[in-house]
Amino acid sequence: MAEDYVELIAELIETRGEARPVEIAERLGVKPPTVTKNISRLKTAGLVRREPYRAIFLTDAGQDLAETCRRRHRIVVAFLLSLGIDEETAERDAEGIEHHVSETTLEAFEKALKPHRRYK
Amino acid sequence: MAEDYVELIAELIETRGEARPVEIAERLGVKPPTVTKNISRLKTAGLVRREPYRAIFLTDAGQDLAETCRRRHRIVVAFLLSLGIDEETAERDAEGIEHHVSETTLEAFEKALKPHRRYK
DNA sequence: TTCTGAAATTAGACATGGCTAATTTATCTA
DNA sequence: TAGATAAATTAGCCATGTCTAATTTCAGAA
Ligand SMILES: [Mn+2]
Ligand SMILES: [Mn+2]
Ligand SMILES: [Mn+2]
Ligand SMILES: [Mn+2]
Repeated sequence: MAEDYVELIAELIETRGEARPVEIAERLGVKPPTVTKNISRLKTAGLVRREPYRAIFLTDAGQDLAETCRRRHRIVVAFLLSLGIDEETAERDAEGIEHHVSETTLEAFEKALKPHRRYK
Repeated sequence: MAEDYVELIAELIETRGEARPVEIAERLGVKPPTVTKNISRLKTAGLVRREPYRAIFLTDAGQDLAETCRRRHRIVVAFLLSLGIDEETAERDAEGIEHHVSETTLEAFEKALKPHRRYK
């Protein structure tokens, strides 16, 4: 859970300027109260900083985790695309797969990808 | 959850002759009461047939699901191995990845695998 | 500057999947 | 065949993640 949240929060801050619960809820396909509860767990976990009714920020730890997750996400998607899988399926499958890929496997994906040079 | 259980039950029946909670618990790394509870859920779901204190059997639906899962598992592991990943990592990662791989992606894995002909 | 509508939170419920401690059952051995 | 022991179950707890309904807060329009 934490991984998808920090990943999305980082992306929202980058593209929207700020991360708001309502947006997070839409993107993750859950309801706002779920987001509120989960954000408060992320805060307890030291990944997020925020005051009630305000936008959400990542702590340094949160930013590190977000970076790690976004890299994994990028690599997994790129790898699936390189196998000829359509974008929608690649995105959907990657969203689950990314949480189960060890660094070893990730490196193997990167390596298999290198010849193509078609990712970020 | 159901997928890992039926997959394992099928395997135990095949290799051990029967599937027992104590064995399932060991293999899945959980405690026996957890297995009891989950098996009863599988029974409710119509995947498993059994009487208390006896071995566990798969219903037809359970066998179908097990077959589907075992195929996916096989393909994912074979695919990871074909990328040069070591067996232990391949097994571990596949155990998670298998639950997030669409049929489309699975077929892409199979296709990428074909030239090698190194899987069951 | 006040008010109103959207956003956010709180409260409380539910499902899933894990645990320990205590108890029951089945089986194997003496 | 009677116990002892290992397996299984029950009871009850906890954490996670989801929801709906009700309430509170904030910010922009009047
Ligand atoms: Mn994800
Ligand atoms: Mn992702
Ligand atoms: Mn699995
Ligand atoms: Mn498996």
